[in-house]
Amino acid sequence: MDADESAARICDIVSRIPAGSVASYGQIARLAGLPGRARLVGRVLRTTDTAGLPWHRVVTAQGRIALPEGSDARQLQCQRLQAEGVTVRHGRVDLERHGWQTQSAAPLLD
DNA sequence: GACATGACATAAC
DNA sequence: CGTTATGCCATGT
Repeated sequence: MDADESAARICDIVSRIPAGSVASYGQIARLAGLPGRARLVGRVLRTTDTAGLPWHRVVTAQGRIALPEGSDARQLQCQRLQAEGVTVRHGRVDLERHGWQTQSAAPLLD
């Protein structure tokens, strides 16, 4: 599979994250059928046009916001998350509470 | 083509 | 809470 297809699958998974939940980069990579390629997820979110995508529901495996402190994008992410009922404190969210619980641990594909 | 970098993860200490 | 090491790979220099 090429980079475009990978990006497409990643975007597909991100678009399926339910409001009020968050998913980690590695989790998204796994669900996209790309285990171990968490960095690719980050790269896609940085390059691809994220308009229309719930990119703000993507955080690190520790539930922390991956964007640099003080950046406007980070502020926007926190704002959007809290607007969905996700509690953000000190740039972190409680994964036990808001982590995206998928039924199957295996890739989520059509 | 070698090298550094990054919206990362996991493990070990 | 922290740091270090290792795996990962597309991009930019």
